[in-house]
Amino acid sequence: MAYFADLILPLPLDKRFTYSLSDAEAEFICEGMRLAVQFGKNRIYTGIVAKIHQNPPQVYEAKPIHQILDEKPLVSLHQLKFWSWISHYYLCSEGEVMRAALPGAFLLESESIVKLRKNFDFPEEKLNDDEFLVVEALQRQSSMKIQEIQELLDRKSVLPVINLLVEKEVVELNQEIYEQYKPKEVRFVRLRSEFEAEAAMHRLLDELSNAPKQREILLTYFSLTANSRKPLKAKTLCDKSGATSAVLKSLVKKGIFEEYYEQTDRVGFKGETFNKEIIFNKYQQQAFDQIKSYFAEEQVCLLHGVTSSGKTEIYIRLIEDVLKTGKQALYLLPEIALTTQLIKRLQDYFGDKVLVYHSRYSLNERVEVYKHVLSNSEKGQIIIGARSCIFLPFQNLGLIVVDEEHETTFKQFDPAPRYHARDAAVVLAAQFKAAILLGSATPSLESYFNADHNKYALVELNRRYGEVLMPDMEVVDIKTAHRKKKMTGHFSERLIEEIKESLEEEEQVILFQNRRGFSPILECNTCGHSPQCPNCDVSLTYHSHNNQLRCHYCGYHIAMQQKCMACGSDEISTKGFGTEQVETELRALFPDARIARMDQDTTRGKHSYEKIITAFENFETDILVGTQMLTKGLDFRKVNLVGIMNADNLLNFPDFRAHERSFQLMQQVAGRSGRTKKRGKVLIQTYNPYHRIIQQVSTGNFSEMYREQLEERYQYKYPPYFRLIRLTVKSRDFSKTNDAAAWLATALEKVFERFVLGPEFPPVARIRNEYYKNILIKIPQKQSLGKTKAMVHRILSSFGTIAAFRSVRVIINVDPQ
DNA sequence: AGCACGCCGACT
DNA sequence: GTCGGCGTGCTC
Repeated sequence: MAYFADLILPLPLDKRFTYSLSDAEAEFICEGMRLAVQFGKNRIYTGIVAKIHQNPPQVYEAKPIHQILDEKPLVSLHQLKFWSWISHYYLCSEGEVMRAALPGAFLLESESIVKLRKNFDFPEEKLNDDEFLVVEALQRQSSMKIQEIQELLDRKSVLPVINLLVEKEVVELNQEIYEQYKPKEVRFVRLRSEFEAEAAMHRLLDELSNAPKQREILLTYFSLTANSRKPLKAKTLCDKSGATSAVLKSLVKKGIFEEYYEQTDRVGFKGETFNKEIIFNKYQQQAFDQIKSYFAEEQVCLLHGVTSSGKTEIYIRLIEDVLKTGKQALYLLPEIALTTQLIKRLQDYFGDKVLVYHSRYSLNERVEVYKHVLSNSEKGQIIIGARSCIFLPFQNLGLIVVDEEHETTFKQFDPAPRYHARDAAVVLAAQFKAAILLGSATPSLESYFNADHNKYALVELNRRYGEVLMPDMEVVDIKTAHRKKKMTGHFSERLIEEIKESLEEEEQVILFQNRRGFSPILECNTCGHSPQCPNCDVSLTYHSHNNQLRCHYCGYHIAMQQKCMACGSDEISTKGFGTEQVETELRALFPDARIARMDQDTTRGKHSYEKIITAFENFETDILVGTQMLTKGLDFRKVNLVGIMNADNLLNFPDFRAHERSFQLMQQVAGRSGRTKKRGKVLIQTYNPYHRIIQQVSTGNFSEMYREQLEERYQYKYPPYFRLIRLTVKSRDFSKTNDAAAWLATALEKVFERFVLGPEFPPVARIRNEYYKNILIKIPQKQSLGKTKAMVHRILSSFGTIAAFRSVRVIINVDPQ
């Protein structure tokens, strides 16, 4: 009987594809292995074996596979089950989950390679211009990729040209699959064994008497290997002897030394551990004990602990305990909180059992982390990283910690799968029967609601470590200040006073300016025109560092204009203010202070982020101006003043979570202040000093905020009372977008009635010349989620059959943030 | 997604 | 007249 394998391919297609296996292949292949298969006319993809069976497909002939890529499964059955859950819950294909779940280097894809045929005999004069160009180029470089030919001909469709050349037997096309992962090798050297004897050594030294550099290397080699038998790296030998690698090479050539290579790890920690014992205060101990007892009852646990209350110590002890049982631990953090400070702290404690995994890691590093986790090696016992960590191939996961649980960056926005790592982690934990702890100083309404309704267990920790007081919060009314002309730029008198005082006391200051919606734009004072992006419905924003006007959505940029593009007036000015303006004004106010700025512009380089932080930690900076990036995971000892430049742009954001988020953000920023004995100070500048949220932030009244926001969510039918699915319709044609959205909304209303909202244009309705329109479906708690999704699916598939809407894409976002 | 096939407008 | 544009359909 013949065998078949159903494969998941990394494509947005809603089904698996069946390939035939020979008996020998079927014998060897297991579920979870990677196979390279031909898919379509001449493309090769990497697929994951989801199922092996003996049912031949009825309506087509299954193709044979191309190659087996693994000796052992790369994806566990646990993962396949988890992928399936993600694809069902978040309404996307398994292929899309696969793409998100595996490090890119595992997904080998073919690339068509064009080569000149040997001894082709086609008269060159019969080639047309394009063909001639290609042939000429191939005579120089022997093989070309499709993309290179596109560049050469400066055209998109080059395949017709190539196909003609293939027909004329001038060139041939090959599919090459690349192994993208390359193990890192280190070069070692050793003396050839025949020179090991003492006599041989002396003879050798004599021989080299007129090659001083080589002799020096040899002597260094002896001294380095004299009292240790450890292998010697070529690099070490060169460095210590002061010779260049060319000198060493010539010794190798002479047959005195020999080189050999060994594979090493890119990942992992190589320093020393301190394993300082963690000493809990009584509140931490209490919280820890409570968490343990809830874990014993297999409950999801929410830890609500104020900033600086010592949550990290609790996490560390929990991880330590789970390691003792021989299980793996996962520590999830939002990307921005993955700071060197925190990673170092864990590595100091756990040493090389900690592996870090996130998007800034290179392709090779990610492969190594993946393999360590898969083989359950010593090194992969603790994984710390951002949301994509939930896809690692855990063998026996014992604990998940989701820190900064309220952060919305746990939700992937684009591309699919649009999953929420916190929610998915809860499912993952259940699958492994692992314990899971969600931690935050400002829990999300959803999680707190779950705790309130006994779905999660709640543990509270409301004392700061070392009896440090919560900072003193002060609200500054800048509306009145403006009227009384008591503002200097964006700085109120109070803020200036406080900064001055802090500087005098040699303390540090953090100023927070939210970036969102507040980037400076250019505006003509005569006609009011401001330069727009030609591809998106937004104004271009001004960037002073390169004197450019830029679009945040598509990257379009032009040089800064001196005259208005509409009326030619030269009276133009920048409106709105960002961190850059704050910095400029600050320099004018405090010319002697050392000021640094941290935002997307200044942290573009790979290590620039760390540099700014380190400089601040080492007190080389007095005032740090920044955006959201400042709020997470940073622990500065000498900061006593935090200024929030403008609270209103947070509050006025058109989003049902805007108030909750403003509260969380301000609370988190405030938490940066006064982490030592002296009580910190937080100044909030606002036009609405009596806004409920401002009041609740300034009094630290979480429970009141929670109650009031919950009331609003109930009134307006939002989470946690209602679940949401957002459909985004997108196309290059404005009226098609409108028609398609209207059709969809009507179809949905027939089923869900008043629980369908829209269609509505989003705030930016055109991006990269594509038009967008949103429809929101609200799902009451008692309505079945499965049935709702099945219905949405059905409506979408009948939508797909309408010819007029073929060019329209629909993006599905379950639980949008 | 990516690629082939097929039908229409702007150039020689 | 063709070349290249994009809409349509299919991939085991």
